[in-house]
Amino acid sequence: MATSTLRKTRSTGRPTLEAVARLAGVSTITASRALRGLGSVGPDYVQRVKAAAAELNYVTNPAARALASSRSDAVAVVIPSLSNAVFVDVLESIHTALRPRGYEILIGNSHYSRNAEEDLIRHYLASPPSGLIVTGFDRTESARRLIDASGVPCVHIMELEEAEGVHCVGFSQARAGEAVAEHLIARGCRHNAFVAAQLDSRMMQRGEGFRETLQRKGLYDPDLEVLTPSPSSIGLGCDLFRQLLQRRPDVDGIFFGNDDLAQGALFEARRQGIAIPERVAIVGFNDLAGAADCVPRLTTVRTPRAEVGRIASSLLLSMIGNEPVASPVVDLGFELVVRESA
Amino acid sequence: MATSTLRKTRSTGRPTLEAVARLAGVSTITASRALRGLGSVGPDYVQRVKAAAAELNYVTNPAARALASSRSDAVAVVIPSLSNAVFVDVLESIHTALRPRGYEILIGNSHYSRNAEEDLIRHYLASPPSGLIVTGFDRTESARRLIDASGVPCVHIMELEEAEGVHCVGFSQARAGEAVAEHLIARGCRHNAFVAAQLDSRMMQRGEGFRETLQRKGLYDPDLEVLTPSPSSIGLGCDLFRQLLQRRPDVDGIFFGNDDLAQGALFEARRQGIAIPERVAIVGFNDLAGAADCVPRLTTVRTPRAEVGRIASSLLLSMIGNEPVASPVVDLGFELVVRESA
DNA sequence: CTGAAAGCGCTTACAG
DNA sequence: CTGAAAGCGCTTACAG
Repeated sequence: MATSTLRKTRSTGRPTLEAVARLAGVSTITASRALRGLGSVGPDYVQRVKAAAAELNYVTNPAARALASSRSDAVAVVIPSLSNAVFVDVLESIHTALRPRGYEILIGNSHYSRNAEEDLIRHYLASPPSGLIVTGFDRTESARRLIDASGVPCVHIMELEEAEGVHCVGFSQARAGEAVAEHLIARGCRHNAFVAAQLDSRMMQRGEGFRETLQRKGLYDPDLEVLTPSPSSIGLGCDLFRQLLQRRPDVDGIFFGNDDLAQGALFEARRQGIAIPERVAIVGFNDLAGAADCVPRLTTVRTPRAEVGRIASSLLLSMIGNEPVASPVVDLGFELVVRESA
Repeated sequence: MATSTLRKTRSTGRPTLEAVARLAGVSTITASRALRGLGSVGPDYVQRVKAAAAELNYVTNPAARALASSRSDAVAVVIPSLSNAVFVDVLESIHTALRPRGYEILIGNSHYSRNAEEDLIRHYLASPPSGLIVTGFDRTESARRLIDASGVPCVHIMELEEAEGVHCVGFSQARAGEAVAEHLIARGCRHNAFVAAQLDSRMMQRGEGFRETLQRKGLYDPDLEVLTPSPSSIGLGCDLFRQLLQRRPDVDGIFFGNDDLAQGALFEARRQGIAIPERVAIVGFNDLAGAADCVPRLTTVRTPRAEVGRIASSLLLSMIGNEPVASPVVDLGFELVVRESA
């Protein structure tokens, strides 16, 4: 009665599809199809297989599935930062849209580095995910080629670009910058500064829109552009604001490329007794948490993070499913939220 | 001369280990070992194999490797939130510690849900990662069992707990709460409130430490505990502060379980002309970005997020490598940072 | 609708 | 130090 364990097994001990099939009295292929809900299986069989799987506590081995089918149910999302709440918001809504559909979300953080992003993309593409979501268009040529060559459906987020075969959902960063300039000018500000950190491509596009509008109105002063590659932060906003006002006491309007910079400026202004918006009007960007509650309440540009994630996900789903896509570029717009600071 | 493609292939087209081995003139096993740096391969072979791999642009198929070896080079990290900068900081330092060692970091966000966490853990354990990092100890019994049964090395972060076979790195949330109470009392505050949101177990532990210290000094007033399960935010801090002061104008010290709550209170105080810390002393928790720059600068408890990530990673590495572990529980402490608000 | 065979691309366990 | 065989646990492509 001794069970003879003849062959040394490398098995993990967890139940396999074969065990499920045996218990259900069907072939493994049928079990596989039943579990995947392929339809071409008799309903009674589906019942039996599912019951067997439940009883054995069966879980598909993703590695085996990936190897056999050369596809995975993962969607890789590459963003430049997790410290920037903007991308956390986008991630959350992608998660909400894709998890219920059975996709696993792989989060890749490039830390605003083109090389790191290329490595991440190469890594993800090593076992091709079902889909790919990447941030913007500023990447290495190799990364671009990797994506193209992979054939993996890919949608670009946060920026817009019209190009053959490119799918994107976001809004025009440049036009947002223009809107801020127009608001400041309409308020009567004559000496408008642009203060930016990180200097990623989206930040620069906002700056361009801002600058071009000022130029058109004959109000552009290059000396009023304060750019630093340091990561954006509240503390940095304090410093930059102090330095700018010291150097150019005549400045009466400032567009901060990020809300945290603007909030720092608000704190520093308070500390120095500088009246906002009376002496200097301040506009932020993104409408992050706190913008509506600070003192004075921050005028800023609300960006559609959640919508970007949601729409990008459904666009990707269509592409994965080879369904027709209404439009390869989706402009979600933005909204200038005028509160107290400008 | 026509190449006869006899068998229909399902191949992905990407180069395989076999191709590398052929080009290098060795067996696939030797190529595998050379690429993995197993040592038991002649140096000349290693050279040849690596050159061949480079030439073919070979990348290991992770699914095949995982299937054959029944292990993966992934480390799964389960955190309760990405919106809370605390966990982003921890994640970053885990990333910094583990990526260079060749591990892929899988980020699981439980959204403060025990059931969601259990699902995540079950999912990750379906293809066992090399290691697991989970937040705290408040989880379902099933989740606990899954982890135990998996045999996957696991370290718990952010909280401490002495228990057989449990590895953790963090600090005592309760003692941090005690430290805040002692500071407030030493300042002369007699009516000390505890204001908390989210109400996860760590938040409650801080509250307990705070409460017990007040009780010991005969200063505890249960009416001064404001608890809400809503997610923590600056806006919520404004509301809670306003309501509390309306209901209990005698309150002269408040411990906010999170910096964002405290910052909201600072804004609201400013708006209502309430002097901080003269009329009410305010203490936050975590020392997040902005705490040092707001007005008045926030007194708070600095928590060792980066260190937690770093030490947890190295502990996990030791466990994965079956190396002896100095201590299964690592207390990294905390620091009360006294600034202007209390 | 169901299944036997072959294969996905690697690594383990044995030999030598 | 090197390799031939077998196997990891699924799914694809053919048949029926």
